[in-house]
This record gives sequence, C-alpha cells and structure tokens, in this order.
Amino acid sequence: MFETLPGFREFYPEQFSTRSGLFESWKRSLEICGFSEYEGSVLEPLDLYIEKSGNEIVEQLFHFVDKGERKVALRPEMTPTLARMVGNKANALRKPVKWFNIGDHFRYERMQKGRTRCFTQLNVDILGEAGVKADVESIYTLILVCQRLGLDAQKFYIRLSDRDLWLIALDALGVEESKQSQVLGVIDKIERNSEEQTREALEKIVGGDVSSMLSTIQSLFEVKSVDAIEAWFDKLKTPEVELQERIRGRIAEWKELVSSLESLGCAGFYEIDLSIVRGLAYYTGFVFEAFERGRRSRALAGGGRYDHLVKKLGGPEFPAVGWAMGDVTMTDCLEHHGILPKASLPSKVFVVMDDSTRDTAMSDVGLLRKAGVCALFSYKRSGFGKQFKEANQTNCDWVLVYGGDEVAEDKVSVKELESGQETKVARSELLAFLGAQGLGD
RNA sequence: GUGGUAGUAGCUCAGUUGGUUAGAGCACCGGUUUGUGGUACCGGGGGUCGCCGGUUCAAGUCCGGUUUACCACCCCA
Repeated sequence: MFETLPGFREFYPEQFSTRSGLFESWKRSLEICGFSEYEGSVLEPLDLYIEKSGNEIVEQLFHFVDKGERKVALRPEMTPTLARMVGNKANALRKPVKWFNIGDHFRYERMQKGRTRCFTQLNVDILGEAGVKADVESIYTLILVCQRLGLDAQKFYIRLSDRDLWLIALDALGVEESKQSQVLGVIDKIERNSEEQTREALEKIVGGDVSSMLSTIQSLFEVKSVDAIEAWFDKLKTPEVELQERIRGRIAEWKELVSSLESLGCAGFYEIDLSIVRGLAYYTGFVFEAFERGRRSRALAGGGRYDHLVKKLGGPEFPAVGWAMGDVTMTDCLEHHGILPKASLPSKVFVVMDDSTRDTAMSDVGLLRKAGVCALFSYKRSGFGKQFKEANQTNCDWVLVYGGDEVAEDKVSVKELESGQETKVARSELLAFLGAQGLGD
C-alpha cells in the first residue's frame, strides 16, 4: 500500500465532520461581522515570499521549478497573496476591505504536535483603514470566533503588544534606526534565551555596556496597563519634543484601543504583554497572539498590523491589519476541552420495503429526493428487521414503512426512531407531513 | 537541520529467558429474527508482526540499516 506523504493529512468522514463544523463556525462568525469570503491561488511565484521575508525562508517552502521553468512555491501563508490581490484592485475596492479566507497552506518542515506540512488556516483581514477602529475590530473578531467555538475567558486569552511602541522606546533609548529591527529580534527571543545570550546579542548590535538598556527593556515586559506604559515613558524623561509627541500620540491610540475593546465586552479576554514582538518583518503596529490558558501549547492565532506590505508588493499605500488561525492547533484545543464541533446534518428518512411494494416505494423515494428530503433505502433484499437496523446505522431519524398492508390503502407508516412513535399517513400527504417535521426544502 | 522513543488486525493493545498454525477487546460482516431498530448470545472474515539484510536448527522476539510516527530542540507564517 502507498502511504500518505509525510506531514499530509487525510480526513475520514467522522473527522471531516469535525472539520466542516469548525469551518462552518468560522464562516458564520465572520459573516456576522460583515466579512466576505475570498480565495487566492495555492501556487505562487517563489519571489513573492522571498520578496517579503528574505532568502532563508526558501528552505521552509514547498517550492520547485515547473515545466515552464518558473520558480514556484505552494503558499506558506495567505497575507502576501491577499496583499497582491488587494493591491491590484486597490482603487476599485470600497474601503474598508473586510475579507476572510479558509484555505490550505504548506511548509516543508519536520512535524510535531500542532505542526504538519499541510494545514488549513482562517485568515481575517481589514485593509484600507489606518485608524485604531480596524485594530479593535480585528482583535474583536478573533475573540468572537473563539467564543462562538465554545472557548470562554477561562480557556483562552490574547496577548497584546505593539511594535510601534517598541520602536518609540528604542528611539528613546538611543538605538539607531538602522539597528532597531535587529534589536527587536533579540527582544523577541528574550524569554527563550538566557540573560547571558541576550546580553551578548545586544552588545553585538549596539556595542558598549548594555546592562542598563537591558534592564530598562526588561522593565517594559512587566507593564500590564496603559497607565503603566505612560509611567514607563515618564520615567525615561525624553527631552526631544518630537519624540514626546509620538509617545503622547501612541498612548492616546492605546487608550482608544482599550476602551473600545472594553465596550465591546472583551474585558478579561486580553492582556497587555509587550514581550510579544512576532517574528515576521512586515508587522508595523499592534500585534497579538491568542493562547490557551493553563496549557503549554502553540499560539491558537496570531496577527497584527502590516501597513506597508501592499506597497512593498507593488501596490499603493494601503494600511492593513489581520490575523490567522490554524485548524490543527484549534482542533487540538477544542478536543482537549471536549467541545469539538460537528457539521450540521439534515434529518434523514429510511424507506423500508419488500418485493411487493418496491415499485411504489422507489417512486416515492424519487419524489422525496426531488423535494429535498434525504431519503435512503437498502440495496439488499432483506427482512424489515434488517432494514430497521440499517436505518439506525445510517443515522436516519425517520423510517417510512412500505408494507403490503399500507400500500394496499395507499398509505405509509411513518416512524420516528428516537421516540418509537408511528403513524399512518396517506401517500399524498407524505411530503406535507414530513415538511411539518422540518424535512425537505 | 539535531537528539530521544516507538512501529504486531481498521482501532487499543497482549505475546514469557528466541521454540508448532501470532492472540484479546472494540469495530465490521453473518445468524438467532423472511412486518419493526439500539440489547443479548453464537459464528465469520481480516496479519508479509513497518521494510531490507544479518545471527541462529529456529526470529514478532537478538543485531545492523532504512522508513514512518510521536516527543523535545531549531524555526515560526
């Protein structure tokens, strides 16, 4: 037998039902917030990703040369595709652009828990709006999606940070602009690395004694409220007027963000945590990640503002904010809490017949199906007992018995399996009867 | 890319210091039951013991390689 390729997945009907249930929930939650679904290409020019993230990411991509000598890659994420799609039609799109996609993504890496080579992601983005309102909506939709899957504030939370604030802080600390992104890289790893490693990395970039800078940076990790952010900057005592302007402006935006989230009922669902920087180079402002509480696992979702990506890919200036959520980690989380979703299935009827009534019964099966009623029957000639058994095994809710007695009266016995209740219904009334039970179109 | 652990039926596993024809439960199929299901009892099908090689009279069992999975690093969209 051939085996599935490493890191790729197959979904048997039972798992597929969970998957569909998850997708249905995602889709519904975003439609509620006024987002429209879109789809991009799964295969993209390799340069689209090199352009954005640098050459080293090529090793993690599923990439190859096609028969037309084109260097191509299976998409590892949606954002560059989306940025290009929006950039191409930027002037024709009504703003804000509120789009979501549920699609497969690929990366060639060693597998482990919560990580495969093929995964499905929900991508939610708002483009064309630079104001904080878009950040609020983005974070809010993430919370809503989780809530509607059955996750409450005891089960997950969002860690909220701000790359812009870090850049201001680094300016205030006197770090040259050209070195700031490198320093952000070090900050991103601070929790994982030892203090010694961090100090060395920082010295290498900035030079000289960095211990006071390091402790100032670390003190920003402790900050848990907007007031504390304000106090942290007050303590720095930056003399430059222009920098003070920036600090004041950013804090005002933080205040707006927090108060809007509170009024949307998001209190308890998020924490300010400036240790989140996020590795991707294209993030520019607020960034955030969703985590399960009380369990060490991968982020459930992550996102943030990326105001320059559309332009970087050849489009016009187009501010954007968005996030992505993977199906692997989310399914794992929902399973852990015993709240796996299921695809919604319509009620089904099973038609029981014998040789003498087969023609009548089958012609009714045809009529029922045409009217949108799910109607099954056995492919075997077997006794009524067997057929009832099959009705159970195929998860039917109703059985229609076409026995000789019933058909002679031009009637059908209709039995509801769960209650065991059975009534005789005239064949001409059958559709109306089932319709009253919520079956059919 | 580095390291650790594991692979026996569709699933969960048992299989003694190497020893006849490799087992159990669940699931599946059939029967008890040719006009009424879920329960119960009885029966049945299903295995190159991941793959290749080695040691041995004899390998599911020991050794080497390989592959796959899981876990921890690395990295993270």
